[in-house]
Amino acid sequence: MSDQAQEREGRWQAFYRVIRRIPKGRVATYGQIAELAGFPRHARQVGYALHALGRSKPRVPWQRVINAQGEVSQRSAPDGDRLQRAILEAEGIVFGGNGRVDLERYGWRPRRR
DNA sequence: TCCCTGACTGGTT
DNA sequence: AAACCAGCCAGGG
Repeated sequence: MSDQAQEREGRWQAFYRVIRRIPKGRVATYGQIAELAGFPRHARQVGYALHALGRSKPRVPWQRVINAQGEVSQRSAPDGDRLQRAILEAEGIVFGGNGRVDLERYGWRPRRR
């Protein structure tokens, strides 16, 4: 495998590792994941890595990652976002009337690392 | 190899 | 509040 392919693989794995640490009943933003993984400003790549998960069995709680506005991001797949919201609500997260999650209340705030 | 399209974000206008 | 814009970078045509 080429060096750069390995590097990209490592970047995505780093994202997944961070996402696996998000506790049930909490959410994190794409930018936050990138930052914690050691790749600041790579929020878009986090979205891309998550999109790539779609074609395999995720061992990653992808549903806990939302955008910086506190909303579930839209996808190309029609009902993907609806499903995500349903799962989060089942985990105890409450959406406001504007369809947003209150990040002050439900945002993940990891201690250290 | 160039060009386009994304599960994004923070700063400027 | 809303539109724009520059960083990011993988995959497919």
